Amino acid sequence: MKNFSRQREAILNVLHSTDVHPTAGWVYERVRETIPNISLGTVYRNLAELTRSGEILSLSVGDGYEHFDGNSAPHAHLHCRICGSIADAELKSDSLADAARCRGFTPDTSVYIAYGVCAECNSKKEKQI
Amino acid sequence: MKNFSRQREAILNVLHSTDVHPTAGWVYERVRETIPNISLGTVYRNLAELTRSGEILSLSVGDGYEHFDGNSAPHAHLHCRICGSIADAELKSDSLADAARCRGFTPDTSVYIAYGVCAECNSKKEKQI
DNA sequence: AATAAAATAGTAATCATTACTGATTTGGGT
DNA sequence: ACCCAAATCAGTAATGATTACTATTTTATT
Repeated sequence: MKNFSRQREAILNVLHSTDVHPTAGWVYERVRETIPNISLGTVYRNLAELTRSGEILSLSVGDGYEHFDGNSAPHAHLHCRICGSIADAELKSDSLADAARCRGFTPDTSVYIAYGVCAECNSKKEKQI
Repeated sequence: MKNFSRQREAILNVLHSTDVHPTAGWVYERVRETIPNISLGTVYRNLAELTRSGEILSLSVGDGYEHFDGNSAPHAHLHCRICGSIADAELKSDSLADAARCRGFTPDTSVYIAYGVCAECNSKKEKQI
């Protein structure tokens, strides 16, 4: 711990203290309450860094913004096409269908993306060692 | 059927004849082989329309491009962080973990997004009727 | 053939995100 | 404490995928 700059710490705090899956701009505005002269570029850079390290999650729901989630544990996201909200839902029993129907949400489509390394790139990496 | 313009038909054909989950630009280049003077805006507009109607799927993996999928049936997408490929995987038994480990793919993160209408917006719609 | 509605080509504008630069901070070694 | 190198930062400029716009063309209906 404490490899974190004051700025990165504040950004992470904002993410951990909300469940709205904010955009970079939203995080920027919130962090400015604490660090008024923080740069938007700093917010973007740290969000990217935290995503790369797996500390946070980044998700695109198709509204033109990247959204971030301080909870990097596997769970489902319910995106409303009308109000644009993104709600969390548990992935009980690893079942997609169950998760989507959670809490009165009416799903019409769903997208599941796993991030990692494909078989081909895995074998290439082994050869390099 | 045949509410489709020649352009939209060609765009849909391109999507149905590949499994690379192309970007709008890639689709544009392919359709130009058939309709050389098609406009990039037409490609974007039709992709958006087809996505809205559920005919195709739109997914963002975080590489700065929107990707499209002619197969709108629920299935998993395996995105390689190294080569950027997006492979399809079946969702056997509705299990996320199984799908991600498919075919030598090594997952590190996953994102599941269900699109639809949330409980609150559902009740508002009912009141309008 | 006439008309209205929908879709298109081509181009201009948008704006979230990224890149860049010079200043500031941090941490380790002496 | 001091020095130095590596990271990180604030501020601003640039990028480029996507969207908006307009005049024209196509399509569907009568």
